[in-house]
Amino acid sequence: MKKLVLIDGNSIAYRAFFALPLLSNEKGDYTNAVYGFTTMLLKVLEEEKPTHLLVAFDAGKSTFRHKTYAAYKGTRQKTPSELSGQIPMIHKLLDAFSIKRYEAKEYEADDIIGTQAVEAAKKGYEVVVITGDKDLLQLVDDRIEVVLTRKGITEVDRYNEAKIEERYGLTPKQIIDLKGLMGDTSDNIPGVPGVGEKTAIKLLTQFSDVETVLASINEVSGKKLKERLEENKELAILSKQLATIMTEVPLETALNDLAYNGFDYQAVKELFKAYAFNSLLNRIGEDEDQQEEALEEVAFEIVSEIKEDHLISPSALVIEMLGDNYHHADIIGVGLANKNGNYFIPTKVAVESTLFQTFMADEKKEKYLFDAKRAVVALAWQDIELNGVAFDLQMASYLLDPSLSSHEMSDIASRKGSVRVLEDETVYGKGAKQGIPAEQQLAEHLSRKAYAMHVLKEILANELKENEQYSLFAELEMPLSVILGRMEKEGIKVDRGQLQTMGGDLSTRLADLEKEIHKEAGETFNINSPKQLGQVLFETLELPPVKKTKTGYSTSADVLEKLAGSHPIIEHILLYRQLGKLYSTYIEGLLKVANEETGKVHTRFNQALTQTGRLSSTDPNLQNIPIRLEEGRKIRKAFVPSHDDWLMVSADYSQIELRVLAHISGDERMKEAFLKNMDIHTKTAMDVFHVEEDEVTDQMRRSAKAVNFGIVYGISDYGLSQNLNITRKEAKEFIDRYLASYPDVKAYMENVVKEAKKTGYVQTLLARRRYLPELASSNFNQRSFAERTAMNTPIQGTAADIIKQAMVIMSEELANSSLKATMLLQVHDELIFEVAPEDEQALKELVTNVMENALSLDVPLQVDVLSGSSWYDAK
DNA sequence: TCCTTCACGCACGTC
DNA sequence: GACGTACGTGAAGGAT
Repeated sequence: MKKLVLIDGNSIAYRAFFALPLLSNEKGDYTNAVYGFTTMLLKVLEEEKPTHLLVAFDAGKSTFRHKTYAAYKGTRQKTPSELSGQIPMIHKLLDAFSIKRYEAKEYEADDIIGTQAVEAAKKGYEVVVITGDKDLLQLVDDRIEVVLTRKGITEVDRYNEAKIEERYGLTPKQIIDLKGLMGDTSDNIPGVPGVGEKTAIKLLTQFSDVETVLASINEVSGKKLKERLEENKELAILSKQLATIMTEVPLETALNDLAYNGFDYQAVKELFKAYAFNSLLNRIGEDEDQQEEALEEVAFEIVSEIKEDHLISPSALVIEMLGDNYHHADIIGVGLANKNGNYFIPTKVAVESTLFQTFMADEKKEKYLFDAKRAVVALAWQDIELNGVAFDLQMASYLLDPSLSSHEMSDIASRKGSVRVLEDETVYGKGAKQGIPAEQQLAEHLSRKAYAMHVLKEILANELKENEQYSLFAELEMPLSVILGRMEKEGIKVDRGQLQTMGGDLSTRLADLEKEIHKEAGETFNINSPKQLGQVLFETLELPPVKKTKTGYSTSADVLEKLAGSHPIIEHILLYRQLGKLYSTYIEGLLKVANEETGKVHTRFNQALTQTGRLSSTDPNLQNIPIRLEEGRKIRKAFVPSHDDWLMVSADYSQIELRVLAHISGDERMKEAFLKNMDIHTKTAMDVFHVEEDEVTDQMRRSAKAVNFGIVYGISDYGLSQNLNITRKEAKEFIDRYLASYPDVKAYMENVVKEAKKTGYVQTLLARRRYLPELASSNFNQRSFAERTAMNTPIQGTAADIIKQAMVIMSEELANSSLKATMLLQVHDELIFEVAPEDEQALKELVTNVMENALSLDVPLQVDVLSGSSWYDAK
């Protein structure tokens, strides 16, 4: 017998929250509702032994009931933030248990439960509904039971038809009529004033339902009651309507999807540890036997010759390689899964097959991959084109929740409860011991990954749609990944000779400085060792320590700057550090990774890493090439066009984050600055210090700039005080003055935090999300950090959205033009190109146009474009 | 026992 | 605030 258990998520969480004291884990997150919910869940799993399981949540916001009656739930108190922060944690918990959860816009959890219950009952399931809400009693019939929490969460009452009859003297359907007459204060359903439970039951026993009662008012006993019914006919009908659970919600999940097949032991254990539910660890049993349990069988075939039948659309593909630098890594095998079967194709068989190559290049043959860019670039190095990537699992996982530390297949598989997949580390080992396993094992692993991809693709695609993130995924990030892949493969030329010359110069200067410093210290020591340097400065030379780190004295630049003047050695150390950084990170670092033959460096952009939606760049990191100090800026002279006579072009957004802030906050004064194209820092100084433009001093502008900087990066009053070298109190006052000058910015900041506490996440203009469970933390630092993040992420993230959008459009425009120009790099608010001299002007016009119009805001976007014979000269 | 590898903290480059 | 890299350091791991 199939048995479906439906849990009213919000209701149970709410009960648990109020039934238990405010527990929290060591991080300071409140966990009492999560804990209570978990104990209830474990109890349900043990006692009910469901074959199918669903937890329904309210989607928040407004439902179809609000359309009928605006005041619906109007008296309900706002969910306490200590509870709302726990809802995402409960979501995570359910994911770890591989239990389906669902929420639908416009509908309440009740309606989702009602719909599923009725459908399942019709199909012969035994159905149990678990809730704290008596409303749901109306669903009871011979196949549906409702379990109501009575006190706390462990004491419950189980209602079938007989029990309802016994308790109310009514049939389950009459529960709706009961509500219609007596109303419900907690949902602000009015009912008939003056009619309570007793009267309502009496009326219903006599007349069966609201309609009959109203049609037979004459027969009702009691003059006052008659009057009340007469006056409130419409209210009674409306109340009944509101109390009726909708059983025809258009659900996107089929009953089959709700099958519960047990949970992933590791995932649950990890989560229990994170939530500090040590006492519950025992309740989920010993891990040994379960963990050792064999993976479910996935049949596969090792392909020795590729045939047409292997290559159908859609197919899931795994292009496996060891080591993370896909510019150099060898492909060790190919996994393939589609309707016809699961396959392992040895690399040689794949890359040498024309059939395979044609299939890979065919735009119309849909492919699902995990980290598509990795495959695209690796194959490009083998001169194999990969087109038609229809789904990137890693990208989907990242967009759904960027905070998950790992977007590895095995983790996604265990989180989403599909076919289990081994961790790559388990199969290949790591570090020095990493290697390729026996073919059979490799074949099994890759086929399994490919097979799992189909299942996971469906799940994640649905989640993206539920979150309204599908277009972000399909129209922005997916196309961008291909573009980034091309940029990485193309690479950027560095002039190795120039680097070597600069390096030679630096190393002599470093050697001289080293001698000088040793002389001043009176001993030789390793200047690069903070430990040794600390001893020399604060013990041998007895300079006053300014700051400590966990391990000893701090010798950071801002500490040394405070000591400057007290000893000549300080200045030399600062210079040594500066030059040393240039030499080892940039000169040697770049020379190490530049291709011997072409002189090009090929970075890798990580598109699925940052919490804000920015890219990051590694191996080498080309997003932190020096510019601030002239000495370092010279490094940019080594970045040159890859063709003779071509030019480097740099196009950067001016103040994009502050423009985004002006747009989303709608602050008129701030918008004015951009509409009138004023210097934003001067304008800020004018507004904050209440002075005219010509009265703004350098110091005022500097302070204003620091605050703007702080707003953009979400720093704290502490951070600002460090930047401006003022006290924390002064910094706080300064921020307050700033916010007073820009009231709508202040309102936005408050609002975004409030909203995030409610929903558990913040989002950007293009629906990129970031969950912030720490908003409910009792730990001040944690909570403050989350609050600043809530304010800052939509700003920085939207800026990231905009430049990504610009890149996608730019790439199309370039492809459709005959311009001899290549997009090479993205540095957060800047795009770097190389261009043939005859197309320089055209490119500049095009890129300005594309970037400024990538997304339309209430303030103009401004782009500065510059060109020159090297990146340095594009200034 | 020695040598290599690894994880971690510190410092500093960019936006 | 977010990133990535280089370096030094002490501990763990592996070979001898």
